[in-house]
Amino acid sequence: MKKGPPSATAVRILDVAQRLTQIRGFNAFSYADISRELRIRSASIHYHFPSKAALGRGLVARYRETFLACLGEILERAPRAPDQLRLYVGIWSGVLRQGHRMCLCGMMASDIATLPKAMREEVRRFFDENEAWLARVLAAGRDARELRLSAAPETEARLLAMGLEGAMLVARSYGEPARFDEIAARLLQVVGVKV
Amino acid sequence: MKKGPPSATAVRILDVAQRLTQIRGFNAFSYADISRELRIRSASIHYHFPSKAALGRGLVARYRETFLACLGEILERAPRAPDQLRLYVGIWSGVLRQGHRMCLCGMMASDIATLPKAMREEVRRFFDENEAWLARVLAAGRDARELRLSAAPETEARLLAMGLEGAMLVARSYGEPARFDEIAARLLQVVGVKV
DNA sequence: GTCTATACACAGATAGAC
DNA sequence: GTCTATCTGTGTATAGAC
Repeated sequence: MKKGPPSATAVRILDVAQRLTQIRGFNAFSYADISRELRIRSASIHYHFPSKAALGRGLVARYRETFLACLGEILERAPRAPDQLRLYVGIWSGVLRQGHRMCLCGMMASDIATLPKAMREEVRRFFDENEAWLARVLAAGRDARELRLSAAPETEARLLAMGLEGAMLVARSYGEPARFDEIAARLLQVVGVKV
Repeated sequence: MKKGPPSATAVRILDVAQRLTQIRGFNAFSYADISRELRIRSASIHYHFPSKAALGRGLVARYRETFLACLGEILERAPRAPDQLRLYVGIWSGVLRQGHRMCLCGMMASDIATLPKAMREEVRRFFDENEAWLARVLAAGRDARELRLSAAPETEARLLAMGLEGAMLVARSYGEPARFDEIAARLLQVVGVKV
């Protein structure tokens, strides 16, 4: 059931599809859009991803893996929980500024009712992993007296994860990333990060 | 520039279109979907709403008005800020339980890049009004010593508004309204509401 | 792997009869 | 106001040549 490494073209297709999904939504772009941008025919895209559902699965799977790798890097680069959380928020702030994108899975979540079952599960898995990572960071920070939590780490993790998704969603509709930063900073305050 | 009262059919069209938007998204339903449900031809829908953009504008405008009226009712029914905030959160919790819907404007926000300009402005106006109402309630509650704020009322208002949108988005993707309730309660705690 | 050509369904929209 | 009929564009997807 494991796939080989994706070809260079498959990667370029995923890159374009990911950007379009993050900006317009998974149901709001077509093979023709990718086709135009990559100067290959839509039939060629079908060669790499036989159906749009397959493309969607590839999209979320890769996003999940990439993101999880980023979270791992954060742990290596910053030893203290407050810094780890600032870097975490910084990722999303960067996404938002990178051409008014929003979290791929946040976009997928809004289309959840129209997605094939396999994709829904991948989207939830992304949220699960995010929350688990945050909960670990929060618990460690609390134990090290670097953070001050008012609730269970799991609850605070969800507060951050969901709060940041909402902040992205709304800030992006204004085209004002600063709106995100304001609320992200406030959310960090809530778990005891100085800002 | 003012329109007359919408006909009974127009109202039924808006009702169906609103539900479909809240569940699937504005770009993920068609005149044919409404047509099937109301047992009228799609040409008849075009009579009431010449274009989908017009339907969209009608949708957001009505939603904004209805919601603002609800907020007014809350102020009449509950004099204390903590109760007002609980009722506010209760509205969203109800939406989520009412057939896995989410905030109409939250859904529109995720499709923002594909919406006509007039619709975008209406969506932002909805968020503006929400934040303004929350900020007033929060400031009044703080002055009456019913709430404890750690930041400006406007900031806390955005925290709540954006946080609740995100909580709806994510909780709905799990089909678990309880996920929303958990974070909503935590958000209320942050502004000093006992839960 | 990429192409041309094409199938088929559905989208939003309009004309004109009733 | 609602209908039938129709137009035109676009969507995903496939067959088969190169």
